[in-house]
Amino acid sequence: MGHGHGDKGRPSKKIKFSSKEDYRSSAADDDQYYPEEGGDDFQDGEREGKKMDFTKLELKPDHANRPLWACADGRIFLETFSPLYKQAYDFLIAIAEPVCRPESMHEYNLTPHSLYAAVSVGLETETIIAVLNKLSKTKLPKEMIDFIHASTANYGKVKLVLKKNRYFVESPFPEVLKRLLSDEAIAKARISSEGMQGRDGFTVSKSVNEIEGRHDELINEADLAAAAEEKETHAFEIDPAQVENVKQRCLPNALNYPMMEEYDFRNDTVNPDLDMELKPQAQPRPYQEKSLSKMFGNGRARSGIIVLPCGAGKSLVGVSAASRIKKSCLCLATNAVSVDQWAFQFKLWSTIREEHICRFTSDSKERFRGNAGVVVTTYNMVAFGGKRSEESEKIIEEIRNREWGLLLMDEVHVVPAHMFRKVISITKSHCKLGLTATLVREDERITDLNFLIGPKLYEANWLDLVKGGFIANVQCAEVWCPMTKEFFAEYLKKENSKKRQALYVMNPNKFRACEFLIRFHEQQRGDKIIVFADNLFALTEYAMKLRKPMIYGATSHVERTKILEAFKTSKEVNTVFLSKVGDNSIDIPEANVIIQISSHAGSRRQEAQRLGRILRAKGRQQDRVAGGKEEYNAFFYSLVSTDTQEMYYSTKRQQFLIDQGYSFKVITSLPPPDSGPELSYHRLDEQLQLLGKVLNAGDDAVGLEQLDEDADDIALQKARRYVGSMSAMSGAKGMVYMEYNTGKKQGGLIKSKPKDPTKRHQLFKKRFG
DNA sequence: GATAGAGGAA
DNA sequence: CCACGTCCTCTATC
Repeated sequence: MGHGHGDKGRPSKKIKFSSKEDYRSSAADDDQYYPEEGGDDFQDGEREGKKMDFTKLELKPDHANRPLWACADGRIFLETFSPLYKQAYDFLIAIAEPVCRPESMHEYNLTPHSLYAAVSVGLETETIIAVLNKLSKTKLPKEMIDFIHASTANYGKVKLVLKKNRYFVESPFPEVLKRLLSDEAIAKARISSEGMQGRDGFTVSKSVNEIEGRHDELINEADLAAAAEEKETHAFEIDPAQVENVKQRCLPNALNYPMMEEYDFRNDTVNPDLDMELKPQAQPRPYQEKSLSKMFGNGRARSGIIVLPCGAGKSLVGVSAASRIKKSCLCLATNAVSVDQWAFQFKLWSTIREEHICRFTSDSKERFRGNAGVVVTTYNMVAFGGKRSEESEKIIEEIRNREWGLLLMDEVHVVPAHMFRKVISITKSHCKLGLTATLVREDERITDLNFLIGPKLYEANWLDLVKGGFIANVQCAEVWCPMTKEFFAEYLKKENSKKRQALYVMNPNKFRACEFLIRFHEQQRGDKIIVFADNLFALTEYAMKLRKPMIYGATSHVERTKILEAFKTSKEVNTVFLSKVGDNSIDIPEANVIIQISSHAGSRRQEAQRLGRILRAKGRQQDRVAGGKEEYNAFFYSLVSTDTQEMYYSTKRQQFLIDQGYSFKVITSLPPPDSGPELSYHRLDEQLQLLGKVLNAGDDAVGLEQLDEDADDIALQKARRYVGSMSAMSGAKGMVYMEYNTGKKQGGLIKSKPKDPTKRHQLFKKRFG
């Protein structure tokens, strides 16, 4: 997955572009795909000195009608302007890994994983080769054909089966099982009880009479019924805790017997059925239908991952999958808000009865009645290692002991994390479906999903969904803000990257650009704006100065709801400031503009998730088609201080979106040169004051450590140190801010501890004094 | 290994 | 019964 990092066993011959002006999108990932002249390191594999050239490729006479270029090293290029684009795209997405999809030409990569995914969704080796050949402008390189054969030869030879809460590795070929057991890790994972050591020691299921070396406990009607169906199957049991390792060892880049995991749910008589249907008004869109067809292609449910951008309706896909399987389903989300949303989506799209769906979070411990149901909970709840309440303990026990028909994992890109991946071994499920918008991480662990869950079943192309009108058409822009002389001088003096960050984030020119954009979009276009700041110091500074509501980690639940409600309904509240709480799960369909003032280093995922916040913005029909040509209806601005570290990160962050085909427009003149005192920090002394505060705060570690202090008193004492300057020290865990935002009476903390208005921050004095 | 931030538990 | 501080665990990046 990802971009095919670390895939072994690719054909090693390299092809060199004869022309340098390929459609590379940025410098960031280049070495991987475009080895330089004389460069070596193309992945692993042995190398050949020879370089090839497209001019040597044998062009078919009617090449103009065919949309693909296929290279011996596994790369495939697709012309998007071809009349065959749609068919070719559907095919390529099934067999290869998309690397880069700009507007006119896409690059894909054949990898062992991608080919495995292809055969696992039902494509046959010969079909793959035949279709590729038909679509290709050139004769298929022999290396590619061999590679396809090698990568798909072992498909289906080994199965992982869950029976009665025990895991078995099954195969019709005992020699294959022996081959697997010659691997140390797999041998270790095997559970062989006494009496199992005869012959090969495999349990063999055949026709009813011949059961050899079979453990007594296994003999029962269900097993016999299952056995009768198969011709002859050999199997050995493995430790549930080792499933992850065993699957990993079987992958194409190791032993190359990838384990097939399919759930024959219609013939599962052991696990009780769940009464739920998709409601008739739940009409999946074409791409949702397509992703489901990849999952259910052969009447069984395959484990794997479906990648759809935010706002494209992932939850309908999840609910549809659960409704088809009709067995107990465990749905995992990243936080409690998301849990509520999923529970809501289940009730919205399916006929599931109220008593069959329950949420399990720290403050809502529901239990379903009957013997099957849907449980929605968080990764945290399932994987949590610490102490639990008695009630939680009980529920967790139930979750562990149950055999789940479907394990539905939202935001599946988080699963490779240490604790979160535990959910896979803690729970026993016949089928796993992972959903995500951004299958990227900055570490290398995204490929772990191949064995943790399964192959990528489907990935939508964002630009195609834009064209289809399913998601917003976003204009992306990188706004270059020069550092002011004074800020830059300080920046150059600092070694500490945190202090440097404080300086480039608080750059007055950036502030002015931000202020300008907010005014422009609020006043000229009547847009709804989200401003993202990862850094809490900057978040509070900006939000206070501009008098806009903000939400961050410490903002209480009630307060969040209040702010979001105001943002949705009030004409007065059109801008909201969010910390990285807003990266996931906060659903703000009204927003159509994002301004990013500080972010988490080079995180491509964060960039994409943030963009995702405005992809739902598509209600404004007047924006969609104007003058026959599509117009932008959403805007994504990334504010960057030039000549600083931020420039580097910004480029890195954009890579995912660029790979999806987005392009970033660079804007260098914001705010416009003629803007003056109507924007903040116009005068030098104001800027210097800000600088002083940033530096001062820097000495206190730039964080909001005053917020860790006990009460307002201490915060206020600190604030007094800055008397005369604009104090940053006004908040006690967001309470003061809440006071500002609600704009009425006093709430929460403030109720019990009224403040002397004269001690309040000057911004608030005006408002409340 | 450090850092900042989120968020769950009781 | 809820809302709120406190403790603690966890993630993602460098």
